Amino acid sequence: MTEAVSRPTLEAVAARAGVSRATVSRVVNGGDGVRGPLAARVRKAVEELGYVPNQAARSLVTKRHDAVAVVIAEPETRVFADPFFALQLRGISKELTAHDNQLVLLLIEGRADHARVARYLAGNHVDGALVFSLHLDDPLPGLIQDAGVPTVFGGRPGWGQDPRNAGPGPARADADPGPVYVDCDNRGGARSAVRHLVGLGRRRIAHITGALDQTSAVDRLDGYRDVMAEVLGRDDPRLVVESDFTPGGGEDAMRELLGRCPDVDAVFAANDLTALGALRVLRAHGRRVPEDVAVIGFDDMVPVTEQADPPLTTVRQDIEEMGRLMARLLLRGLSGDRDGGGPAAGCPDAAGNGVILPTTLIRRASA
Amino acid sequence: MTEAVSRPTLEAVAARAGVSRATVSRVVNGGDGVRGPLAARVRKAVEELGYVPNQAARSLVTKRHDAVAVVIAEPETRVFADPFFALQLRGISKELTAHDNQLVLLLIEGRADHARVARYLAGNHVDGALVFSLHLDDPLPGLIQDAGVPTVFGGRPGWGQDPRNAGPGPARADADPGPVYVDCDNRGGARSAVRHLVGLGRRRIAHITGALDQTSAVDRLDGYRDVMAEVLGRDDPRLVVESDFTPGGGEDAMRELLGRCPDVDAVFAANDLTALGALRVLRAHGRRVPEDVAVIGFDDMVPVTEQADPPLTTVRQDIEEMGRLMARLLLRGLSGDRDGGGPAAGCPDAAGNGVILPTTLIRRASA
DNA sequence: GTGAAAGCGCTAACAG
DNA sequence: CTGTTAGCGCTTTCAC
Repeated sequence: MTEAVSRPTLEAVAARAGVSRATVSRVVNGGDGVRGPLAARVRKAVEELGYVPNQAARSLVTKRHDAVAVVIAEPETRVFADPFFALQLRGISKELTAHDNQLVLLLIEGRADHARVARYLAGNHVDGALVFSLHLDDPLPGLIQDAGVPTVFGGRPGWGQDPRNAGPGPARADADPGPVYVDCDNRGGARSAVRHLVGLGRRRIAHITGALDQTSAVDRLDGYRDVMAEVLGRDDPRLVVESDFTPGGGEDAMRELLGRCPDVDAVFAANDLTALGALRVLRAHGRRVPEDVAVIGFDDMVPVTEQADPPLTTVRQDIEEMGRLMARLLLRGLSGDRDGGGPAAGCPDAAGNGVILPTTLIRRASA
Repeated sequence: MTEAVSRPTLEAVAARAGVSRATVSRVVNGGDGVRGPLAARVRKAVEELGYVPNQAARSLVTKRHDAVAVVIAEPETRVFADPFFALQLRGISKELTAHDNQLVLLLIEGRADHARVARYLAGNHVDGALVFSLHLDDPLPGLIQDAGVPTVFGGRPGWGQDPRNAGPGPARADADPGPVYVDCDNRGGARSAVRHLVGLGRRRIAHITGALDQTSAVDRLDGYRDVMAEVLGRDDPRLVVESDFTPGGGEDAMRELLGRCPDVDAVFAANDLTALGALRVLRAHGRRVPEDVAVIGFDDMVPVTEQADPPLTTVRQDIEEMGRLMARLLLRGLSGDRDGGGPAAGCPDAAGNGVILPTTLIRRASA
């Protein structure tokens, strides 16, 4: 743990190159309007001295930080049990890195952390924020609004005025643009899963929901209901069990389901982890998958789905791409900066202020 | 994505409270030596204006950033498949938060990223760094050394001069202290696992290693060999298969093992994920676990071990605590800052510059 | 094109 | 105890 060395300053580089600080600054920041040979001399001096600009000093004058906060508002352990979060981070990291931005990670573990995060965001330490895993009653959106930090949400926020989630619609450019977010087509994905089960000839199709205080869970439930109502013309409430996106929750739900409807012949689980729990209970009860009961998950966490027994049919969403897209949207908004118009304006695939990524059904053995 | 508002400055607070900037600064930074009523007036002004200090300006003069970089040098997908990384991050985050430090996440995906990270670290943007997942040939340690950033490593670095990993020994205070790191007792944990298998009456005990370019894998292998040599008086090389910490790798290794030694009666896998793969192959080959073959993992990733079939006996390490400890060590070193002495000096549980956390054998059904 | 000068918002001596 | 005074290292008008 060596002592931090004091780095050379602009001044030093200027002296060595025999120019003024201003010139060095210009060269370091792209070199516009500095003649070739001079610029070369400066670059040489920079090289020799190992000069690295002091970001604090720079930020002080530019008011930019080239840093983005990633806020993960998941007090529970769930985030840590499934790789969702890591994949999302990876996508974000790649995109930020490509634009020379830093990633400041803000984990919210408990109630008290909200204030801390809000303070940080308000402190003008970052140029923007990427926020995940919002629950319906989360105070964060309000705090962020107050802080006035440009923000992109991961997953449709619950308070947005546009509950449509199934496809692009004409966006009214004049209204309050509402929150900017990136999500996958939860509702459409759920529909395709249930339709697939229907196509398999299944009729008593159950749904194990996710945590219903999150829009992703609600949207998937809606998709399930869409198909049950439209295609089968019925929507038996006994076939829906509320759960929480965890394997344990999936087990409990599956047991409940087996009790309620012993003749269930298919299960659409709100995510892969839940499906895993269901699979285990089905096996314990001697039901064969998919012969007796077909099972479909959601997410396609490859290590989970491929290693499941039997390998899990699921609805895939490109999580890493979602992360990347969130970062891109934020960065674009930051550079655009015409504060009147919505920042996602001109963005392809945008439905209103949300960008909805498509999902794909991945067929494996379980359905 | 609202426009960032321009925040009030110290100046503004000073004016409103009718004092000088210096006084406000004092109050904001702990309020030492400011009389009660005055301080109260300042605090009121701060409150009313919603003043938040500008960290950039502060850093510029204090040369502190209250920020720590977390570098994850795992180009592969492995980190994202197991929750190890997330747990570690959580521990770090908690500790940093408690000390009002920010966490800057630096993910290394490819070769080019090393330079970027090195530049960032050298740029004096953070007070210290926490570095993970080092492989033997990693250029990072050198780069970090050059950057002169106080650093604590997660896992014993390969080039450290103290390969002992099995317990505390007298540390020589005068020599080059070497890298500071936190690790679990990989070797001791491996020993306890193998001893447990021996105690079960098993004799043909195999080991599926981790990626041997990481010290954790090497240390676990050493622990295995210790017991095989000491207790059983032999060390059959055919019983050791090199693998890579992944479930897929575990499957391949188990197949290989079954081919080499069909009469194997126990497997100690380098981690839980590997054990999972082994379990699957054993089942496919009709071997009962634990009756025919006992299986032990390492890590105790609860979602993995408890959901395994059968539930996995394993060696538990407290990953979150490791993260927390790394952060604590770094922060302590930063505040101590007597640059001669080793920064971990005076730290309990320290063997040399490494802190080794104990492991526990968790008995479940698989062994 | 290039340099000189004026701060960005804050802390840390140093006076008073 | 409190205020005054210098900068921290950089960017950015503004002259030249």
